[in-house]
Amino acid sequence: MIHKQYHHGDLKNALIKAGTEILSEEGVAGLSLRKVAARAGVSHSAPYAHFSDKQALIAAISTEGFRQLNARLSSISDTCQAEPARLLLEVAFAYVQFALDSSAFFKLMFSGVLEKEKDYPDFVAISKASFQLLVALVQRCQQVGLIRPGDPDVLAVSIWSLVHGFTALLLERQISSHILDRFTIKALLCQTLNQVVLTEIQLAETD
Amino acid sequence: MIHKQYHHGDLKNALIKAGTEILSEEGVAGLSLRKVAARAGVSHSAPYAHFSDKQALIAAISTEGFRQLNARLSSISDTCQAEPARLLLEVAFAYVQFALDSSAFFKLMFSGVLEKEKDYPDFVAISKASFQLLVALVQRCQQVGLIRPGDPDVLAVSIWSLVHGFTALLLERQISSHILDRFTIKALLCQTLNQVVLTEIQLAETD
DNA sequence: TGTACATCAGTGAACGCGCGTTCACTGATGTAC
DNA sequence: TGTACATCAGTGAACGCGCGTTCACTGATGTAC
Repeated sequence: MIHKQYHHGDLKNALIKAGTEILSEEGVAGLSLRKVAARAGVSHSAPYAHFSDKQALIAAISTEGFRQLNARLSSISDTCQAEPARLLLEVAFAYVQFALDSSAFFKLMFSGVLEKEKDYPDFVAISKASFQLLVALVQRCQQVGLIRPGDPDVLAVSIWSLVHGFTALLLERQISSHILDRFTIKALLCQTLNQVVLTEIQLAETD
Repeated sequence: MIHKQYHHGDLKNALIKAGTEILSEEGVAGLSLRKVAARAGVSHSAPYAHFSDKQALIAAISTEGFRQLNARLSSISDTCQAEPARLLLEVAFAYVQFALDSSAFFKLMFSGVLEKEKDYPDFVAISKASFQLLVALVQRCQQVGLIRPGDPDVLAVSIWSLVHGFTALLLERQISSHILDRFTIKALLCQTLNQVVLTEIQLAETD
């Protein structure tokens, strides 16, 4: 497959990959169909064989973003054998880290660029899966008395709000440097999580 | 001032006003210098007499957004004589309401559309003022034992994160309708705030 | 195995569009004398 | 009060740009016989 072929073979995935690269290099504003096609080494009208329009490609890229986020979060859920308190902190921190090092992805996923989400079932499914991952974590925390009893869905919304808001404010540089100078991001996140938790989460020495 | 004049008189403010109107009707994506100029009844190059470029106009519109947000929040702080618990809920709810009924404003202010915020001192000042408003509220809550002791700046970050995250998720329709069907937004917000508070906030019957 | 043909996944020219910005200009205003 | 003139805040033509999308096309592939 070294020489150029007329038929690409897996252009659809190649376009998604090219799109995520452009996204991370130039941000949402730089993401155009024509650039994506060029990056995939294909004419600017080729994408229309695989995506009905630009929104459809954006939906696919957003979906890929959720896939990556979910992968990070569940790899921590799986490998981290620690007690739920630690797990909660680590999962939340992974969320923040994802937003920081894939910020264009994060903005694409959570800034309403995708207009009719309902039209893209893969997107809906994977973003629901993210939430379910959190609900499971909340339940585990409730079992050990870390989080107060109550509807896990509602509690998951609260915790997600907390972590998502912290992340969004951080990303938009709304948290004043006066505060960021005094604490590491992980320490701030830990203090923030301690607001909602029944027994205090301690930072590890390595944090 | 009925007939058209060559010199507008207050074009700068007229442009900001036209900009906020276009923003609310067509969203961030529809906000172009040319449309703003047309709406203000002026040629498309006239804005350059008042703003060095598009970013400068966006900065002015964002600043106006913060002005409106601050006005709403502080009018509640001022008129609401209730106890701090109630005040906290009402201020948070006003934040959510602002985001819902001025969603384009909210997105403009908090979605990184403005690129070099540091270049716009008015913008920096007013967004700091927003935060100070919240810090003062936190201190008042601490005085009556509603919020645990600790650095008010850090606690304000936590609470802002919580409310901002809830708002952002709501705005981006990330909170599943299954949950929204069962609770009003205010009830959900109240439950969320109760996570961070030492004595439970009650919804009023009228809520 | 060889051939005819339908199907699929590409190409590249063309469309019309709106955009930000610049520039030479001009009409209105205010000030100095 | 009248006039000359500098300054200011507009105008409108023009620039080049990249965009999403369409369309007639063509090269490659696979299948039926």
